[in-house]
Amino acid sequence: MSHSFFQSVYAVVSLIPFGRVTSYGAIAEYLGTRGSARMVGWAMNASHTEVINLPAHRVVNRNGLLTGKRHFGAPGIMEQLLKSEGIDVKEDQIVDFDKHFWNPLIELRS
DNA sequence: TTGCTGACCGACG
DNA sequence: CCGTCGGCCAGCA
Repeated sequence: MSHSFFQSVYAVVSLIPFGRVTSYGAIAEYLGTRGSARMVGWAMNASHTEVINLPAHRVVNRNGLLTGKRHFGAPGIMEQLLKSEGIDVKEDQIVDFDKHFWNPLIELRS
């Protein structure tokens, strides 16, 4: 059984639009737990046990670096998924990261 | 219970 | 640009 925090993380991740990306820290800050970005990463790590299919490839670190690529089975899968959405990746780094960045604090404000 | 570890982040030198 | 440190907190040995 997952903690409520985990479900909240999954909810936000599932709302990331096609072709957009966000960061672990941005999600943590949106959930009111600024500084707990590592818990977001932990939630993603546990997400493979979840039934729901999450666009986990749309979550990267604050620099647009594909730090979670190792958890997609084979290295290169995450990059491939992003490129299939029109996001260019070079050296594990998203090109024009700021142009694709999706900030839940702004996009999900009620 | 203690002490790491980690798909992170910001600050500091 | 680089390494390091403190904060964060859920698992695990």
